Amino acid sequence: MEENINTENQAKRSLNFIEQEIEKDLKENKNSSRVQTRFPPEPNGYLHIGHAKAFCLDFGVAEQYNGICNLRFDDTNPVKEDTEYVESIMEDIKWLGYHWENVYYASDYFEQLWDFAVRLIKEGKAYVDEQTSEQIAEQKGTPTRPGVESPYRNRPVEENLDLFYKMNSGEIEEGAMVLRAKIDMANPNMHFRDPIIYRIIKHPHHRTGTKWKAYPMYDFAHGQSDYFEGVTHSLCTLEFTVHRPLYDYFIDELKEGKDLEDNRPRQIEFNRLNLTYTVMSKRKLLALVKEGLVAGWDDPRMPTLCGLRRRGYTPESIKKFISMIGYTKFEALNDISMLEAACREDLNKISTRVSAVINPVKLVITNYPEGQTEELEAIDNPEDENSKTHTIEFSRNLWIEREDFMEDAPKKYFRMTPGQEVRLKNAYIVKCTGCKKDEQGNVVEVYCTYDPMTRSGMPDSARKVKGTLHWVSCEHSVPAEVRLYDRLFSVENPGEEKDKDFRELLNPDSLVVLKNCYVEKYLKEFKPLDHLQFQRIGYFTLDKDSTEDKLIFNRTVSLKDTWSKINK
RNA sequence: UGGACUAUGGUGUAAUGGCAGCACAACAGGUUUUGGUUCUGUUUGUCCAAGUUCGAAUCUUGGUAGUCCAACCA
Repeated sequence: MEENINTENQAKRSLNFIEQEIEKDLKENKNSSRVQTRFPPEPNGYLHIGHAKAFCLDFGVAEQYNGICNLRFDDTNPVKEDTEYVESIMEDIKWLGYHWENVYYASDYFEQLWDFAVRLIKEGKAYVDEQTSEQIAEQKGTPTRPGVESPYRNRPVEENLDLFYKMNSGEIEEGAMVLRAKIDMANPNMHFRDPIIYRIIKHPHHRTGTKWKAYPMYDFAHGQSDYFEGVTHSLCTLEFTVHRPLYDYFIDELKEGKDLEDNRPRQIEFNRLNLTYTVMSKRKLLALVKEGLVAGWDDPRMPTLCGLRRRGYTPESIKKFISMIGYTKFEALNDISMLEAACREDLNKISTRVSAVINPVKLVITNYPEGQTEELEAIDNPEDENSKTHTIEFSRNLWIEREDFMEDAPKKYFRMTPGQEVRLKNAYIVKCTGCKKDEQGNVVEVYCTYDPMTRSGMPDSARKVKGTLHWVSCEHSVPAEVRLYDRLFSVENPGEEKDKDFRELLNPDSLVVLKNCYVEKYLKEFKPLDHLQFQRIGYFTLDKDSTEDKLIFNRTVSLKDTWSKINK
């Protein structure tokens, strides 16, 4: 009995600190034991895997505690935002398999936020400041020195109201005035030193057009939006920890004691995702796209979700990775090999095994009749019990990997070398007899003889041979282009090199295009984003730019160390 | 003498006062018609110092180190 309980406990994943906090709140009947979260991206760029960490949590805990999760676009800065981003964000969330209860926009609340601001002005808790941003910054003080009060701080309420309306009517220039909350210029928390809550922006908004000229700042929009929607747990990354007192302050003001104290959203912070060799900053990713340093947001080297998708990463592998790294309050740097491992685990289960020769040399089977062709059977995926099979053509002239032949081979070399037997995958055992070289000494053809009794399935095929080679028939194969991707950045932690321009950290070899490749005909039947495993090379995905006569493959991830080991 | 937050193998994370475990990585071996997969094994850890306690990764105090905060960004 006791053992049963123990195994049950072990099988149950231990709760992360956020889930523990939520369960505590549920136990204390906070928010009537309701759980509601939100994923609040700003529509100013494409979602990357760091966002996936955030929304897997937002949608995940909502589902786990029978609550709901809304998608809310934090669109309070029209200069940077666009509907293109709104659409891509929704597409990427759906791709990961999550669904939102409602789609909201911070701009839905502009009216309510305005009224709240007006109320604060009337209560003497906000004022219009006409100083320049430099003056305001100067007065703010430093973390070690208290700030000083603005000369406009004690302006009469009527004047404040009049100017605030003018800020929104278009008659005041951008930058000429801001609305500030009157709190405490000496507070050790910088965010309490009379934070700016409204500024003038004349750039049209992607949803509200030119209706508004004064826009609320993040701190004056986010918490209130959570409160308006009935969010119970507002999960965000660690850098917002210092904002939390202000988040609570504005909600306190907004509530006016109308609600019970335990009926309010609560902000909980977790560590953001950092990946080795990867830049996650939206600003830098935007620069990569804008400056043409990558082909677009969905360039397969990008850490964006659409980039990973095009590269061949599956939603399952990304979710697996997110669950592997967990949520803590420690500023971690996650090794990209964990993401790759999660991806291999999934792709190994689902991808079709096919042959591709990416650095070809011709192999001639000298005792195989010229002009003869055989059809052989190849299993699609040995990891799948119910796997189908497909047909591959065999003939006298084959392409094999150049690396699979060596004239003077070391002892542990189990591939093709004169006098040694190897198996051709799904076909015959052959014995290498020699090679032909050009004047420079480069191998141009390799020769072997085959044993007709060793065809796969025949009795003699049970003979043990050390090496197995992949191959394609020259006559029956299809030319292809293969893109091998490496890390976009050459340093392990590009985020740490703060004094350097991130462009200098780019890896010039991050994309290698191999044009002289051959793949089996079967691959013509595949569609973009189908998952393939090239025998002994890695996992690949057919690119969206492929055409009927030009197949392009993106390497999703290498087989576990194989390719680099073989080519050492 | 600013404040807030954090510290467990190489990396990421469990253990919530009671045998420091898992994953990734690395290494060694078995199976294998992929040098893949799979299976087995090995190596490596509680930042430091005091205290409380029968017992401390966990609680207390003091150090040390790191992250964040001085945008009319979010």
